[in-house]
Amino acid sequence: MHTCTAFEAKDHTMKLATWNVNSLAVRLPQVLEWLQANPVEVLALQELKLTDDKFPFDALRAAGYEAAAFGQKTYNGVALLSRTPLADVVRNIVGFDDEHARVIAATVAGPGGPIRVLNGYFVNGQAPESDKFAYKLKWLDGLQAYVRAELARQPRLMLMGDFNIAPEDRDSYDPVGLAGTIHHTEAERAHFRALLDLGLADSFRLFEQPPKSFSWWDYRMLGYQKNRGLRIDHILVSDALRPQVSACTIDRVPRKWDKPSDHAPVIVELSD
DNA sequence: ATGTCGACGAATCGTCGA
Repeated sequence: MHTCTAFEAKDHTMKLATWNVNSLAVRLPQVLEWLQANPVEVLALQELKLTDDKFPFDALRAAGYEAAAFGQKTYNGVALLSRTPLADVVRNIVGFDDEHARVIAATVAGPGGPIRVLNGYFVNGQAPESDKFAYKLKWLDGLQAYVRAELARQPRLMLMGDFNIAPEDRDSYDPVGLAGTIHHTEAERAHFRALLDLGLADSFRLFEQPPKSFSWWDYRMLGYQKNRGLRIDHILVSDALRPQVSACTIDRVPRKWDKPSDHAPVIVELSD
């Protein structure tokens, strides 16, 4: 397909990231500042809380990113930003009728071939006994079927976003006290493992990580200052991509800024 | 359980969702 030169080889690493920004209208300046310091090729955003007519396409284009948005008023909303073209953009979970804007997918160029990127804002679920929790489990069923079908179509796949699931005890600041509560239930964790069983790996756990690594901290009760957090933002990579994953980190820097999102970005690096 | 946010509607705070 192409000749290989030393110059070209330099381009063969790629970073992608996911960040729940908790209102893009509020956080756009922080997104732009973060991208300037972290010029990732692809950024998946969640909780835009705005409609597509209010999406800041121009400001992002000026920063070097094209965008595909799937927003809604007040709640939810996801987008993919990319330095290179986004192809085959699909909104929502194909085969699952959802009133919420929670999933957007696109294909991007990557090292060694195109990559299908799925960006999800998973249902929160509030509490195990609530109607919202029942919706969460149905939504996860729908997502699982969708990811299975997508993997069959494009084995080089990444699923990232705010999963609203702490997959294991070590992903919670208080696994005993919070056992069985939202983000920690066995039903949610079984769904997470079912996604892995499709042929996906939690890229963060492919590497040695500091203990008590979290991606979300409650605004209340000095959650961040006390590191009372959860690791609920994830980047899953398919078996076909896994050999190319060279790093995965959580960037806590923007969580320390004024008026931060309650979530921190998670970054994955792919190499040749 | 909640000391924080953010959006919204019809207020200048209450409510919802996270």
